[in-house]
Amino acid sequence: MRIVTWNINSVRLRLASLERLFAEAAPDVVCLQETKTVDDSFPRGRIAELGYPHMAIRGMKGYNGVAILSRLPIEPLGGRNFCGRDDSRHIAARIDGRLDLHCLYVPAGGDEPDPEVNEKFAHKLGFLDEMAEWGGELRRGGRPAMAVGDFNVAPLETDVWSHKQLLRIVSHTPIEVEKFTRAQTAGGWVDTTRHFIPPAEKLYSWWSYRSRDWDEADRGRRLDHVWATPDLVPALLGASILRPVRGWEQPSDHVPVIVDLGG
DNA sequence: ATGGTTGAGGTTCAA
Repeated sequence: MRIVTWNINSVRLRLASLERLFAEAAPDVVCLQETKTVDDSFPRGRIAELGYPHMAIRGMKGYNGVAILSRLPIEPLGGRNFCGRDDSRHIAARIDGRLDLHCLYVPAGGDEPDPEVNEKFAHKLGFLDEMAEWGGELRRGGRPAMAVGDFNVAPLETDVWSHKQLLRIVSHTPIEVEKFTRAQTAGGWVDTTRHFIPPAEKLYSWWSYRSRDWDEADRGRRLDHVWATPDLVPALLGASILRPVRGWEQPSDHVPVIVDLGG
């Protein structure tokens, strides 16, 4: 089973890219973030025609929005309102009766890394705290699960182009990394990407639009993650990040992250 | 220190 997560930055604008992803990566399940559309305008029909008729979607006007697209049968599990906000940042589904898949979009957090003056950063830290509680609850449920999505944190020094230059940049500050790591630990989550790609290796899933040549400058960050419960680890076959997708026509600033499961 | 670009949806906000 191949599972992909991708911050698509508008599912309607990038429907052709999604179609190309289906064709070139042959995923069984695709989790999307920043779909940026209400459910009534979600391109369900086209996606079903392309072979992914099983969907769980949760969108809102203009911002955020998450979706799970599957060619395997799913059982929708609904979404949680993190931080008491109904803002379309989480949706879940049981995939083929085999695992519970959670698609998440963590708040970006604005520019100023100070929760006292920046409400968006405070929201992000609160969200990460709640992810720790939530992961602990899930863990007690005891089912095989994955948590994937745009977590908007690059935890390792090798997850950013310059650890030193990004220490005070939102997504790589010590407080975010600490809360991110706490959430991972509380849920007992395994980082499936780093399970296969050594932590010593530089690895990114996002490159800013604000660069003349993203490939040449290569000032990336690994903001997109695929976490799995330990009981799924024996089934893991591989992991990869589709860097070339950043070079597709009219690209998202994020690229798809893949995990393959056997059995 | 600052600016750089993109998307949605309207005459700006979020990333």
